[in-house]
Amino acid sequence: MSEAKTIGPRPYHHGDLTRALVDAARRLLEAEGPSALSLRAVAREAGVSPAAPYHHFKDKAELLDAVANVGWELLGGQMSAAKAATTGMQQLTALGIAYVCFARDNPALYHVMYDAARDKDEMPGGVQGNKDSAYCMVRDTMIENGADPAQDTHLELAGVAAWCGAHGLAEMASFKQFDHLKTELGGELPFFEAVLSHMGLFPKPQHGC
Amino acid sequence: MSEAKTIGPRPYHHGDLTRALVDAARRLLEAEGPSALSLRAVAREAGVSPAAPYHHFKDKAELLDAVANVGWELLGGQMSAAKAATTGMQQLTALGIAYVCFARDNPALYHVMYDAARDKDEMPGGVQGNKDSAYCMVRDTMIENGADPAQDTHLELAGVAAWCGAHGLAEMASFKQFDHLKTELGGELPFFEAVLSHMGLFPKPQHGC
DNA sequence: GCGTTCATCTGAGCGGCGTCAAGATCAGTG
DNA sequence: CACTGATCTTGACGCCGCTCAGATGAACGC
Repeated sequence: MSEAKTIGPRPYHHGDLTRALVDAARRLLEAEGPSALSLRAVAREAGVSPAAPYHHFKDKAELLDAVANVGWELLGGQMSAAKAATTGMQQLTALGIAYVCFARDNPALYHVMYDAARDKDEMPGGVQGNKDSAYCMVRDTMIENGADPAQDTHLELAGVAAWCGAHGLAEMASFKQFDHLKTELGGELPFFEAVLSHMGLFPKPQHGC
Repeated sequence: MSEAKTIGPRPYHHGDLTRALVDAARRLLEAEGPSALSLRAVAREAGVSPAAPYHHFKDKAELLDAVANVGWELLGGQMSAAKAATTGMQQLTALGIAYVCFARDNPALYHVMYDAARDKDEMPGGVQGNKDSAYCMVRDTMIENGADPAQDTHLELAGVAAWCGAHGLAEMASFKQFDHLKTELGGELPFFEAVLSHMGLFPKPQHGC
C-alpha cells in the first residue's frame, strides 16, 4: 500500500496526488489546526494549483472525508494494540483509554473525523462492517468477556453507552477546568480511568447491579 | 427584556443592534443551519451593512459566543423545568433527558454552543459560577439526593461522567444508525433513558456497586 | 516512431467570506 | 446651535470554494 508512492501502479503526472493531498492535509492539520485546513492551503502544501484537487475529490468535504478515514484507521490500530496488551475485562477499559488518548494526541484530526461524520449524518467509525472498526472492536470485546450475544438490544445499548461516554470525555478532556482533578488523581490517565469507570465501559454481566 | 426592541432604553441609530444581531443569528441558525451563519449573512438578516456588527462585537467569534450564551440560558431553563417536574433521584435522569432533548430540538444552536467553548478552550455551560448553569444544577441535584459533598473529588467525577455521557449521547442521538434501537425500545425517549442509565446519570451512593 | 486520446494539471475568474479604514450620520451635551 | 462621539455605510483587501477553457504529457493503437 504505502510503497505505491514510488513503484506502485505507475500514476500519472504528479505521482498519486490523491495520497499526497491527504498527507498534506494531515500535515497542515497537525501544524496549524482545523481552521487552517482550506482546500487551497492543502493544494499549496502539496505543491499544485488550487484547482488540481478537484480531479481527485468531488469537493472539499470529500477530501476531509478521506482524511477522516485515515484517522479512523489510525485509531483502530491504536485500540487494537491496546486490546492485545491486556486481558479479560480490562480490555474494555484499555479500549476506552486508547480512544481518549488518541483524541488527546490528535485533537485536530479527531475533530475532522467527527465533522465528516456529522456532514454525512452517519455514525462515525469508518467502514461500519470493518472488523477492525472501533465500534465492532468494543462489541466483540464485550462478547468475549461474557456479554450475551443473544441479548442483542442490551449489548448494543451497552456499546452505544460506552461510545457516547468515551466520545464525551474525548471532547471534554482538554478543557483546563479539569486540570485540578487530573493532578488530584495523579495524572491524566487515572483521570480518564476514573471518569470511564463511572460510565458504561465496565461490563455489566446481565442487567442488574 | 424582549420589549426593549421597541420602547427600551432608547438606543442609538438602529435600536439595540447588539440584540438584533444575536436574534438574527439565531433565526438564520434555525432556518439554514450552522454553515450558513456568516457574519455578512447575519448583518443582511438584521438589515445593516456587513461592517456594522464590528461596532458591537470584536469579531465573528464574539458574536457566536453571545449566541452560545443565549443557548446555555435556554438549556438551563429547560433543565430547571425538568428538575422541578420530578422528585428524588429521578431528577438526575430528568436532567439528562432534558439535556439530550434540547440538543435534539436545537442541533444547530447546540453545535454553536460547543464550538464557542472549544474556541475559548473553556468548559462549556455558560457562566461557571451561575447557580442555574447546567453543570451546577447536576451537582446540586446529586447532593440533594444523598451524594456526600465532603467527597468532593468523587462527586465531581460523577458530575463529569454524567456530563460527558449526556454530551456524547446528544451528539450521537441523531445518527440514523440508531433508528432501529429507538423503534425497538418504543421511541426516542426510552432510548435516551436506556443509554443514560448505562452511564453516570444514576446516583452511586458511595462508590461500591 | 507517430498521432490520437484522455486523464491530469494550470490560469483566470466568479461570488462570498472576515476584516479594516475612512467618511457620513445623528443622538445627546454644553 | 455647535460640538462630540458613538453608530453605521462605503469601499477595499486578501482569502476562500468552486468552475471552466486550455495546456500538458502518459498510454496506446498503428
